Amino acid sequence: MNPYAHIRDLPAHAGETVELRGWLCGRRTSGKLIFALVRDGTGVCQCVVEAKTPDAFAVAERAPLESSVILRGVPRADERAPGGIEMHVADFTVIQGREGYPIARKEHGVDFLMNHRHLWLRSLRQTAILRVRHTLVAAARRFFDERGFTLVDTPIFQPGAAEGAGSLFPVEYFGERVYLAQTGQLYLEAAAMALGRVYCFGPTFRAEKSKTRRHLTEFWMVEPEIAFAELPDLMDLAEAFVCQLVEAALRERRDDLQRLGRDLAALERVAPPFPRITYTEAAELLRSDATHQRLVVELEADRARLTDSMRRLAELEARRHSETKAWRQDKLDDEIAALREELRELETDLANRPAHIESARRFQWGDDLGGDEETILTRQFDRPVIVTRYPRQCKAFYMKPAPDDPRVVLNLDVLAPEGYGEIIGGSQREDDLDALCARMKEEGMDPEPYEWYLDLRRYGSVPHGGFGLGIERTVAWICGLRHIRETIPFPRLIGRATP
RNA sequence: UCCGGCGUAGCGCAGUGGUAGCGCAGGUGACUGUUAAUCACUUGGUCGUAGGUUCGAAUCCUACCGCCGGAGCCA
Repeated sequence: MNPYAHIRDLPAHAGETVELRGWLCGRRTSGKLIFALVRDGTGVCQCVVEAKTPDAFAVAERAPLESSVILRGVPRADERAPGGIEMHVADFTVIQGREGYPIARKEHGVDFLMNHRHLWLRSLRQTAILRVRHTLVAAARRFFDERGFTLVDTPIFQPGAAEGAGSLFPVEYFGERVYLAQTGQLYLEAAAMALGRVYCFGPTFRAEKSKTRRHLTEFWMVEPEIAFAELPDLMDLAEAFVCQLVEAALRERRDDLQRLGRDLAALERVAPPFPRITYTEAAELLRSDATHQRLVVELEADRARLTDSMRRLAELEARRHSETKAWRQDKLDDEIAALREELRELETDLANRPAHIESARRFQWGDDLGGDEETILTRQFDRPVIVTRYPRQCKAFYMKPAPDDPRVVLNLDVLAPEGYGEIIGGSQREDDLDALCARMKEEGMDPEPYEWYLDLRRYGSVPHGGFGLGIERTVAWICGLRHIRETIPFPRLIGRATP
C-alpha cells in the first residue's frame, strides 16, 4: 500500500486520513490557526493547523519556508481554500529546512533570479513553463513516431561547420580541434538514406555574441529528414507539426497556459492552412506603399500611447507625492513601477521603429530577412506564416536551387506570429554531386572534411530534405513569454553559464 | 564591437550638492478563516570600485567593473 497521496489526487481522498510529502511554500498565521501552503510537484494545497493539536502547531509555526515536510491529516472540500480543498492537519513533520530561503514572494530582479535559477525553478510560473516544455517535447516525438520516423541520435562533437564558422564553440579533442554541434542535419541525411524517415532531437550550440531575448548559446532542436521529400512535402509536414504542438499544449496544459496569462484565443487560431509566401513576395510586401503607410500609422498610434502613458505616470507620481496613507502609497508605488517598466519597453520599441520602417522600405531583393523584417511580416497574419525560396547567397551551401529560378533555393522558414520570429528553418537538399561540389567551391569550402557527405550523392542519391524546429522559441511563443531564458531549465546565454 | 539604461540594507526601490530612507523578507508580540492576511514594535548600510571637483558628494566629472535591453549576427 502506498500511504502517500499527491495533492492533485486529494479530491478523491476527501474525508480520509492521508499523508502528504512536499515543501512548505507559504504560511499565514492568525492567532490559533496556521494556514500552511504545501506544494509537492502536482499542486499546491492549503493545510490548516489548529492550536488544539499543539505538537503540530508548534512545528508548523517554526518551520522555515521551503522546508521539506510530511503531513498527516484529512482533506476536506472548503470554498474558502484556494483550489477548493484543504488539509486539516493532525501531524506536521519537518524533514529538513533552515531559515534564509532567498526567494520571497515579492518581485525580484532578473540577475538575482538567474543566480538562483536552481531555486527559482520551484515557483508556480517556472513549473508551469517546464510542464509546457515537457508537453511540447513529448508531442514532437509522438508526431514523428506516429508517422514512421526513426529517432537517430547525431554526434555533439563534430569536425567542422555546417553553417557559418564564426558561431562554433571549439573544443580540444585529444589534441585535435572539434566543435560542438550546431545541427545534426548532415548526419541525419546519411541516416535518411538508410532509414527513409528519420529525426534527431538534441542540444545544439551557437557561439554568436547575440544578447537579446531570442538567443541562447545552448538550445534544443528537433530535426526531421526525409528521403524522397521535396519542398511542398516539407511545407505540409511543418504545418501539421506546428499545429500538433499547439493542439497538445492547448489540450494538456490549458491550466498552465492560463496561469502564465497566455491569450488562448490567439493559439486557437493556429490551424491549417498557414499563409505561404515566397521571399520575393515578402520583399515586395515589405517595400510596398501600403505596408509603409500602415507602419507609419501604427507608429503614430504607439507614440500617442507613449505620451498618454507618460501623462498617466506624472499623474500617479503627483498622487503618490500627496498621499499620506502608507498602504495607498505602497499600492501607487506598485502601479508606478509597472507603468515605468511598460514605458521603458515602449520607448525602446519606439526608438527602434523608425529604423525598422526605413529598412523595410529600402529592403533590397537579396537582403536576408532580419528580426525587424520578420516582425513586420508576421504582424500581417494571425497564424504562423511559411516563407520559401530565399536568395541562395543568404543560405547554406547544401540547399538545392530552384530548377525554375537558380537565384533562389528550395528552402522554407516558418515564422511564428506575435513577433516571436523564426521557429523552423529547413530546405530541400542539393542531391547532385557536381552541383554540390560547385557550390562548395563557390563558398571557398575545403571539400576534404565533407567527403563522407559527398558519398551520399555518389551512392544512391535521391531528392530529400528536412527542417529544424527550435524548442525554446516554440516554448516562448506558445507560453507567450517575453524572454527565452525562462523556456529552458538552466539557460546558457552569452555571459552566463551558471548555475 | 557599437548604442542606451541601471548599480543605494538579504530582495525590490525612492532619494539631483547639506543628518541614509520606504516596502518586503528576518526578529518580537497580538489575532480561530487567512488568500501577497492585517496591526504594533524591531534588527539590518564600505550608496559597484578607484580617482577627481567641492567647505561638504549616493547626488557633479573621469576611468574601470558588473548587470539589463537593443543593433550587428543568428534559430
